Amino acid sequence: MDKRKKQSPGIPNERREKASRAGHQAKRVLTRDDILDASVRIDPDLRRRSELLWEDRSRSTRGPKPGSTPDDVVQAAMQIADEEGLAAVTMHAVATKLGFTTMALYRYFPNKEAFLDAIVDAGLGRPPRPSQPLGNWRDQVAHWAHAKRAMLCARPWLAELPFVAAPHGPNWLCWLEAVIDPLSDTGLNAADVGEMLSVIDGYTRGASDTAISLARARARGMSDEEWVAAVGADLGRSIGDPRFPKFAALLTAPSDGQPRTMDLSFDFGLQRVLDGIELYVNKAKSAPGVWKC
Amino acid sequence: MDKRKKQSPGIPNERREKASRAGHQAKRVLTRDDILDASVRIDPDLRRRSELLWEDRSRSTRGPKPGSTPDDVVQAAMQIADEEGLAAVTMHAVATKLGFTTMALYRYFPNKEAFLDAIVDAGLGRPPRPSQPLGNWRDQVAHWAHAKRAMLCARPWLAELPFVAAPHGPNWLCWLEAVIDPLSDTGLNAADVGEMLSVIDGYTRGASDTAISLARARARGMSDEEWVAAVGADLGRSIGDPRFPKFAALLTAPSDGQPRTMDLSFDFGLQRVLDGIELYVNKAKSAPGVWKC
DNA sequence: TGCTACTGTGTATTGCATACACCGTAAAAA
DNA sequence: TTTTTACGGTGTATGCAATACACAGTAGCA
Repeated sequence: MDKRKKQSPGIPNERREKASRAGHQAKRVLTRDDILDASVRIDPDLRRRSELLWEDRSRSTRGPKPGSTPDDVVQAAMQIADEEGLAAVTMHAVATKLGFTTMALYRYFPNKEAFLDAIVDAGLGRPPRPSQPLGNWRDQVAHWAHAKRAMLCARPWLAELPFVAAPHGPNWLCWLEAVIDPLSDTGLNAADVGEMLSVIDGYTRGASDTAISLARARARGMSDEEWVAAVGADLGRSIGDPRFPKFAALLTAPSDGQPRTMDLSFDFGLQRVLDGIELYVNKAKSAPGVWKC
Repeated sequence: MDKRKKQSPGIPNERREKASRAGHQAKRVLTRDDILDASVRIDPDLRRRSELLWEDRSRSTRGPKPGSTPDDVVQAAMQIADEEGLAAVTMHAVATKLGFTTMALYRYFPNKEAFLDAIVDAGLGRPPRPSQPLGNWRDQVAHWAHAKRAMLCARPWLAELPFVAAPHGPNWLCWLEAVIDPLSDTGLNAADVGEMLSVIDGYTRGASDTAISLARARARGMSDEEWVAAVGADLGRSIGDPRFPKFAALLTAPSDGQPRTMDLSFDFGLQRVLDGIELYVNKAKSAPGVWKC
């Protein structure tokens, strides 16, 4: 089903042929056509999932009108996930919420996997615009990182799915798009901006895990104290265990001043990462010819 | 079942009482007893899972000897996960591999959740000792980060489960333990070592996602080219899409020199993060009184 | 006025986790 | 030794989730 071939929008065939004719000699620039050429190799199932995320699902005119849009269905699923966790998102539960039978959902998504793809992308949402313009690239990147972390904590069920598994939907790209601008303001070249993108994104995702864990516990009705006790109980097993002398020492070390909160801790780490990036930026500026540091 | 109360090993009750008597006045130091006190609040189910990871499961002498050890069972499950993915790890599959009926497994683990806890911790394994002693803390930390990433890629099914969900087992702690030593060599105080620990661990986990995704694809029999095509197809949709001008520009920018491999890219980012940490270390050394940078 | 693509229904199948009742075993208690 | 009893493992049954398949109603289009 759904066999209407979509022509690459806005890109005439002529250019495609030209790119092919150019051959491999000077192919330094990736084009949309390269990607389309490669896409024939993709597992049809995966390609289908990707298409479902990106295609505009314009109805064909025949037959009765659908009772909902795919987006309605996804919204219903997200609401269930928010309220009762990802495990509660069964085809039956979503269908019931919409007043459908279970099988009706398969008119909207071919299987649950594709459905989840859509739920995840919707869950990512769009990065917020900063309320007032932030001056330098550093503050902007930091703002982005905090926003992404907040988003992950707001929907902790996102972390129950592997993040980088293909396919990536539009919102996933939106988040990346939003941080490129400030990163470009550093004056780095494209390749380095790409590297910094993955540094920031990597840190943000990885360093959000603890907060996500707490958020998930909250969503499951656990109190903060209970979560702290549960995590602390595991970590505390290091105390007195000969396998973990250093960790135990760290855990029991007297703290000067009050302990940093989780949010401050994230920001502290973020500042270190930004320091590292800034250092590179300055080096690159002062010695523009020298790469591969 | 399993009601034998384990006394905190090696810590006499006397000390526990003393700690209680000390009251809250000067409680800057976390003790094992604090943690034990808090642990009564934990959801019994969670506590049970944690205990199963940490307890030494000494058999009581009665009845027939078990045909396997819990470790055997976990090993069998890991082998299935390695060969056929996490989804193939069903109670039935594991039992069959061991020559048991499905229900026999429930003599080893009360439910699949607890079983998975054990599988994950076993999957993490132990951090490798560096073959030759590495000089400075920087190289040691870098070595650790690469090792952790390699571990995650070797068992990509680990990433199919939420990482930070309680409970944490011994191997999880082992990985942390291993990086504290080099971090302590920086001369930072305990609190800051803790911060740096989460910076490094956060970056390592988050920035490994792409490689994990590739590893998972490989495990599913996908060729590298196919994976690149699949990911590239999604990213390539940015080209010509007005929502992603900067990302598209990044993607299609001419690259000087050959593109960095994924491994080099991870290391490049790691060096930035280490730069940031080093900067802080130097600052802290030169101005030992000034915190909260 | 049908034709036909398309929407939603109802039923059946399959695979999985797991509750429960049961049997034999071997160390502990008598 | 004999008896007791906790424990290892079996077999059957239940409930839930995803989903295949056949069917019924609907509404543009020829």
